[in-house]
Amino acid sequence: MDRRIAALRRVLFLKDLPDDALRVVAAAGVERRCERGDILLREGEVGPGLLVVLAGAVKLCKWDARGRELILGVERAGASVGELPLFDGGNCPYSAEVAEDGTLLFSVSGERFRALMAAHPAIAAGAVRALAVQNRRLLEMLKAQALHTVRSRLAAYLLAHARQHGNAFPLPESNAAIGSHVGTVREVVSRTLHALCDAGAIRLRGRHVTVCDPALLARIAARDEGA
Amino acid sequence: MDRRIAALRRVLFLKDLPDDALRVVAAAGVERRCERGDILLREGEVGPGLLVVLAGAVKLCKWDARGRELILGVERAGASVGELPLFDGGNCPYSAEVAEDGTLLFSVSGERFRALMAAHPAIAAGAVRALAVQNRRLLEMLKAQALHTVRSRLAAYLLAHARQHGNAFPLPESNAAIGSHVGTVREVVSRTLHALCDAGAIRLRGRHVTVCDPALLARIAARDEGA
DNA sequence: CACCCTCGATGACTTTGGTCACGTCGCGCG
DNA sequence: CGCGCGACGTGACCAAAGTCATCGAGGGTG
Repeated sequence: MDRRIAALRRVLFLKDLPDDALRVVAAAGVERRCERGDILLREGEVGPGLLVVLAGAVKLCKWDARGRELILGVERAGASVGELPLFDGGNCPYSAEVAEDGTLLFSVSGERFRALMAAHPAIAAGAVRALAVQNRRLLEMLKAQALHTVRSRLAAYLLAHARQHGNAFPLPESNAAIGSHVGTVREVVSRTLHALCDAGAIRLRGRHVTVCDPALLARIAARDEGA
Repeated sequence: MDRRIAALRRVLFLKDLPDDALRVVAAAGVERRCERGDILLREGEVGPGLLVVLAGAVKLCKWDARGRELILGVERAGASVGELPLFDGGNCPYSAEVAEDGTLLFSVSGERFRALMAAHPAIAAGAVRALAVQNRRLLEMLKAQALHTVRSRLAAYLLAHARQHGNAFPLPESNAAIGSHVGTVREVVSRTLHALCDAGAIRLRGRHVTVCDPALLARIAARDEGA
């Protein structure tokens, strides 16, 4: 129960709720343990209500007709999943798949959540901020997809990771997964990593990356031309 | 003044305001006439407050380092422009440029708008819906950019236009502008239009398009393979 | 009318990225 | 140990799309 409340307090559109209201939410839902590969949402279907990740990870993605995958994000403890239907009543705009064994979810039905939202205007205020942030993220991704090369997007991916984990780190995912993130396929990730290496922006030893020229990497990520 | 109120009533996050509040907003801002090419927002700068289009058209876009343009949307009478900064306090996520001579805008300062939002919870509720809708649009655009070909995106563009204007229409923009919409350049638009023609999905006479096989066009827009 | 300017079409070429096919390595397991 | 499986790397190839250069058709203007 405490874990639930702690997680809810990290959800952008719930964190401003008073304690007692949070406790009501925490009591209104159920927990659920899932295994890697479980499908939580399927694009186009009606939403299952509010889903909050208590532990583990959930991958949000879209698939094209031939099975190629685009990862929109990976949500971990304290994030909500697929909340859009709660706010506008539409269907799920993307699919969600459990990414780690033993992932723990907390879920509240759509009706209950809507009642709660009616009772607490703070939720709407928080939702506005949360949606605005998501909007910005999507705009950046869209720009990158439409106007940047794979090379540039991969550089941005590495930079983002370096910002969190320092300039030396092992690649956190398989090449195939990285490909889904940056919008390409596994072979091209492999090649492009080596190209960044040749360009002198990073060093590679096996799966271990060292960003040796962050400025160069940033330049590759931002614009596209020279070097 | 009446025109202002009529326009405000069409803005997704203001339409639910009571009459008197709307009248306060209408009185709180100023009008402004602009010419084609005027820049209203510049990506990364601080927002100018609430902007509502009263007449004419405004283009929302991003530019890459080499000047290539990605059009995110075109807003006409009754739409607001660049409202994201109002909701999360950040900077403009994209640029906005006046697309027609004699475009008429109504603007309210950010402070005034924020005060209004604090006084009227209906605004937040409406904003949630408006942002959710935008979110969905962006997700679709992102999917199309990442997973669809130019051919497919152009087919979708034509279909969308056909849905509004019937199966026969003149192309509404220059090839360059269409290119910015679907994420490519003028030459490729030209070629791909002719390719769709060869495939039998549309007929072309000059700039006049007739969708002669909507089902085929839809298939091209949705998946990508055969035909 | 002559001049420019914009826009569209189109051919030739290059680059980028996706696809296919294979070989390798590491690892878990029967 | 030997086998299969999954992940990586890589070369060869191909397709999609961007670039460059050129031409021609309006359309407005001095």
